[in-house]
Amino acid sequence: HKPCFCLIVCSFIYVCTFQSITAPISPFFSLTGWVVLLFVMIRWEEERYTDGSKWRFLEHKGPVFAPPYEPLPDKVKFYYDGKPMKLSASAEEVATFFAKMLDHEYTTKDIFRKNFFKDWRKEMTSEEKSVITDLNKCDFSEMSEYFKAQSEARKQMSKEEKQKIKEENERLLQEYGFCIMDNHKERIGNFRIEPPGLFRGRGDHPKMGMLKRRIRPEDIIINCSKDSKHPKPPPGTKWKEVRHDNKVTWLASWTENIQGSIKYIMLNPSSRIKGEKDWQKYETARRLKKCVDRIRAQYREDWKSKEMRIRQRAVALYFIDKLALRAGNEKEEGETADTVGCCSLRVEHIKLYPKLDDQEYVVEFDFLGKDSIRYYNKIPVEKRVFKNLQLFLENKQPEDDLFDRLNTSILNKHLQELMDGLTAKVFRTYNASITLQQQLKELTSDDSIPAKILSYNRANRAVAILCNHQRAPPKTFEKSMQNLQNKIDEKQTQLSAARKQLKAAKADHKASHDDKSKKAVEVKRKAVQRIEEQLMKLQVQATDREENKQIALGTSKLNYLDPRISVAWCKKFGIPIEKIYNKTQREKFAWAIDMADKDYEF
DNA sequence: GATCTGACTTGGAGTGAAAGAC
DNA sequence: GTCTTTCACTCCAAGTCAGATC
Repeated sequence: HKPCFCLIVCSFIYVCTFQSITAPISPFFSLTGWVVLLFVMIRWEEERYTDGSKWRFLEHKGPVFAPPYEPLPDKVKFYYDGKPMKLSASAEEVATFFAKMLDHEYTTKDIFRKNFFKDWRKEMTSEEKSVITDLNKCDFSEMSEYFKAQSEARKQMSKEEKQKIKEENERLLQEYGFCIMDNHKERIGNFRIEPPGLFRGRGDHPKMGMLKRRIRPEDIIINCSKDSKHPKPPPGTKWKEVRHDNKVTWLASWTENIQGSIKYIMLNPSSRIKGEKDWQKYETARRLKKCVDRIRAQYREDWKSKEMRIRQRAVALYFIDKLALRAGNEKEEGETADTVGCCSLRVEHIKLYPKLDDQEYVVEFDFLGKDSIRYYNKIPVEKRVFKNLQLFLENKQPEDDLFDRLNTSILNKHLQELMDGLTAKVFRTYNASITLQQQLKELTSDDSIPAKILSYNRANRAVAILCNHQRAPPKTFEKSMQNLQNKIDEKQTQLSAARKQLKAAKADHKASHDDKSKKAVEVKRKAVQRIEEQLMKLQVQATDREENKQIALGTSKLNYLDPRISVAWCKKFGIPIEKIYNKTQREKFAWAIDMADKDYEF
């Protein structure tokens, strides 16, 4: 914890200085020294709050609201059944949400269109409602063209205009983007209220296309300390409530209208409160490291239990541990996309193969996980797990739960008994971090810095694969790959030319033996070396990019990998930390950068 | 013990600015 | 200086999990 550490250091310096004037003895043996240090330690303890409170003082300026709706110019028309029609302001606003998404696949989906049309009609006047009865007869194309033109115009803005916008954003950030929490000025994560628009769920979401309504000050609950300067609502408006709850970390909240869930304004990851929580998370995972062998032995034992519920629990835990599956809470049917995690797996999501190719007892997983990302994996499991799975499948329909005697609450209660603070997701953190550490040990070569970074990315990638962090291949992937290949080809041609020149220079020197030809050889040798290095760099880049086509590294880097492992690795191999973490990441992981030395072990 | 609610973390996509290539 | 590519950053949806309530 940087501020406290600074405080201790400052106090120490103070004590030393003070004592050197008043008494020629070590400050640690003096009363004054102890008093000051005690004061510092009390403060340190105070800052960590043992009573469950998260802060003592919290002051902020409240959220920034979405800009009000600006009606379309008269020349931009909406057509119904081929005829121009002037819409009321509220109907027009919702129509523009649809028009802005016209190029997106979403707007072709039946559910999206149905939901949108239903909610749009609610915003219409009764007259509009009686005319507009069929979405297929609505023509939003002029609106859509208008927005495209606007966006194009934004891109074409002069440097000065862009600068002006930038300055305005900076001003807003300075005014609303920070808060004071317990003597620290902290960056707020999301100080802007989400603007109204159409809800875009992920995967087959039953609510896609519904109208996300505009949030007003009357919807907002403000949280701050009593003795702070309370944020003022915009003129003529009121907050829903101002509360002073220091058991939570959020600054403002509102309830969204699609799922009825609460949204929050919270601090940036670089803040003390988030950093400490993050650190705690990895410490819990490190505690798991110490007892994971015992837990594994226990669940293996439980595969033989007389009780079905215990066997199910043990097999599920094995999957969570081995495959880094998520816990899998139950979800309300029809409210969200149909996705599952470990505990909510259904019979239809696995297939059992007593023998497949040359492997025995293979389980094939195929299901949609978080964000409707497909999890597909074939893995050989222990015989006992396989037999148990066969047992769990008996007399069940495809849509039945695989683990019908288990849910996340039962599982987590069990885990809590095995280790304080242990939950299903700790296994994901633990396995991700330990994998990174092992892979780094295995892969790091004695090579150049780019080669070492490739090794790091490969280790990171191993984790991303374990956690199934996939992405859609970037739209320009093939093209940029081709460009890179062209560059490599070109470099290779350059290299052979340079080698030829070197050979000629050497021959020349052999014949003449003069200084000039000797120098020429040296120049040519250096040129070859330089081109070789450039070629190597390009090849490394190509390998890295190809391997990364469908893998997203960011999520694991940000959420699962103990940053101290990366910091230690950088220190050990002399890699600048900037090569691994960008500025934002360095801010988020400041605690780890301060804390870890080259010998840190997860 | 089932269900609901609230707080918080985790997640991929999209966007726009900066960096790099030409 | 201009065009292209990369990457930082925002956005906001979708999870996890604990505690309250029934």
